[in-house]
Amino acid sequence: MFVPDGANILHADLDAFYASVEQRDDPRLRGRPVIVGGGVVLACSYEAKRRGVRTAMGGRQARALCPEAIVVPPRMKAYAEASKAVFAIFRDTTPMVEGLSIDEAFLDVAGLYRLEGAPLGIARRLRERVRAEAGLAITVGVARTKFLAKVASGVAKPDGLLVVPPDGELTFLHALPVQRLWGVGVVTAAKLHAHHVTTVGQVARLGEATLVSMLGEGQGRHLHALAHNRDPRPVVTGVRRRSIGAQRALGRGPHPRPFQEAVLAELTDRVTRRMRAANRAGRTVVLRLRFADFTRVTRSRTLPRPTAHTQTILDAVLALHAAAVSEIANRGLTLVGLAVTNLDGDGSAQLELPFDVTSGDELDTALDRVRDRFGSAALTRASLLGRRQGPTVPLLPD
DNA sequence: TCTGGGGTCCTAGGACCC
DNA sequence: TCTGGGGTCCTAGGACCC
Repeated sequence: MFVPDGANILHADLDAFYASVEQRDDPRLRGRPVIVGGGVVLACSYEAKRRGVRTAMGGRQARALCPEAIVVPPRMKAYAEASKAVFAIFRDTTPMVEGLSIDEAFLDVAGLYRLEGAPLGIARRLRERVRAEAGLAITVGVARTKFLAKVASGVAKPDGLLVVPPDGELTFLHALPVQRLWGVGVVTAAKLHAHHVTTVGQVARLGEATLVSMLGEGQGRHLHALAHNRDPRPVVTGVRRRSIGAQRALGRGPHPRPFQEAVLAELTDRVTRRMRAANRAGRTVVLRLRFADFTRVTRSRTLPRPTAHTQTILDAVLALHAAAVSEIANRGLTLVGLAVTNLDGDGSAQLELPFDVTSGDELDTALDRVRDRFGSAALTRASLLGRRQGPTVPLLPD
């Protein structure tokens, strides 16, 4: 039996990923608070979380909260390998896998009823396999939409499984605090709190116009949709990276200019190697700087054509740096970084939407549907192509 | 208390074009 | 002399995520 509008989307999220890999590989760490990373907490085990340690917390504060914690340096290679093994299990479960980061992914299992049964059973077996074959705990949320599946896994952590049935969506969602909404961080939460809005249910009762006036067009519409559990985005495979970058924290200065340039050269070398390994080239070079007061600044430059050539990109980086030197001088540089964006090769395939456009009104309707299905980022390109090409709206997938 | 290293997406203004 | 509307691309900044 196929249930087109059932809870068919899984969000699978490895628990305390880096720390779990460390505990898996070193039995002495099991059952004990583990912190990965020294200067700042990259990840911590649930034993450490119970003591108040959090990701991105300063190392000193973390050790004060949890003096008996074992601090280990990160082993990025081990995490990448563990991630590969887990993603192989995902893809063995269904071809419809959309990776979100090194430790989480969406899986669309709508097409598997005949062979594998209902999503609940699939999710249970997935959790068992990841534990048995990769030695890691994973939490799975199951729902009708991506957004709700992700919320469900967040609520079910750690080592949990939660299915939100289609007839229980709003009951589940509206009781949650606003911070659970995707895209609500500290700034947006503070704005909402200032209007005495603390739960998703209260957001849902506000109305779109009110939300737009509080948060702006984009955020307002986005939150209004999520609070009513409207998220029509499909699980998409083959999403390509849009930028490749590297950065390094320098600590408090002084950092002489030749040292800054040497660091930038090393970062450029790292980035361009990765670009060539991935067979990508990019056109826009972004220089990123951070200062002692934690303010940030970016400077960018777009080249005439895409490249992954180290010297070409380094020349651009150093030119941007040279132009910013006087600005840098008195602010206390604490971080330099670069990113290459505008990567080529995106969206070479086109996707026909199942409707025709023959008038301006129909085009507007079509664009709304594009926005609903693929997000507003797709809109610029869809708009252009729709106007140029007439009867249908071909869409470049992200 | 002090804040890493990777990313994504959105907004807004200006130059430029038709 | 004064002047519109619609569009692209680029740059910079900001919020957010893991």
